Amino acid sequence: MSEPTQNDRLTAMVDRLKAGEYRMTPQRRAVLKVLAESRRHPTAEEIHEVVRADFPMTSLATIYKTVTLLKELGEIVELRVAGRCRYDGRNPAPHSHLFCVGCERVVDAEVKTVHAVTEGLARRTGYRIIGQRIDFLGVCPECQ
Amino acid sequence: MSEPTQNDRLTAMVDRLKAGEYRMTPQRRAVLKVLAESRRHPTAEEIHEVVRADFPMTSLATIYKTVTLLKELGEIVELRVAGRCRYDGRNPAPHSHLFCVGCERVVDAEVKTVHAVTEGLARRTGYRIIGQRIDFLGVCPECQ
DNA sequence: ATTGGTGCAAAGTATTTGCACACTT
DNA sequence: AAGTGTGCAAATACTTTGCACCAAT
Repeated sequence: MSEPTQNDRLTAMVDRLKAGEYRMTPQRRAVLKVLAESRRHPTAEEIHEVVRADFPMTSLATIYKTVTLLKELGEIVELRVAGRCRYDGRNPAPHSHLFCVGCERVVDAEVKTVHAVTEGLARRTGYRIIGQRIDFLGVCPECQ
Repeated sequence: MSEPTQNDRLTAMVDRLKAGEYRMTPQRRAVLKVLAESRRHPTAEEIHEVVRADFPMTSLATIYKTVTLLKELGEIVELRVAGRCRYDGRNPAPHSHLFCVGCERVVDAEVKTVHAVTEGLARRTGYRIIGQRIDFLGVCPECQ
């Protein structure tokens, strides 16, 4: 059970914002909740729809402002898939994704060698590696 | 010397278009040339500027139409960096990139284990893997 | 002669920003 | 009370598309 639960993530993000001089509004909390819970790597639009169920007045601009903030704080990861941004708030640590060109769903991919690869690359190139984006494109079993 | 030369790439792309029912216009050839030769992973805008040196009438729309075509044919790879698309025509085989957050340049990264990682992932998940995007973010030696 | 390619301009998308007001602290 | 966050609308940035004309085959 080393993986953090959804609730841990929500709490972590809330605490992180409170630690800064950031305010906790109902809309913002709702966005955090979606990001902490969703396994779908939702787009801004998708987050908006879910949040709207509870807070119908919420604007898309607010979603964007919130994800931009969380991105800067390193609490969520942005990935671009098929021309749009998707957000991963469940696991802010670097990891890789598996994207199905059929259903367009994104799931996390376990690649144990990422760390080793990054280290080797840094050694060979002299770059200071600060992040990686390792996404695989494929067709999931159901779509085949 | 197993790596293809720029000229090989240009010829390969030209041949590929001719093999289809595609026409070879001066503008199109100029775009192919930039893609075959540039190590900069140029944006559409950057390709446009270079092509314009020889063919000042060339429109940005033509650049986009050509890269879209080449992308569909699998002759070039599109990568999104910092919100814009860049194109890699020198090496259409899957490989990874190193992006410097300082100078925004992109270079190819040699990662020998990619194939092994992909294979393992396919075996474990049941996905048919048809592509990968392995990009590293870092600070190059000069920018550090 | 055909019909695909080009340039132009307009339309689309996705995301960001300015501003007045509301709400958290 | 102070000042951040919000919603709205406009702006921005990038890419795509429609159309009439041009040119490669």
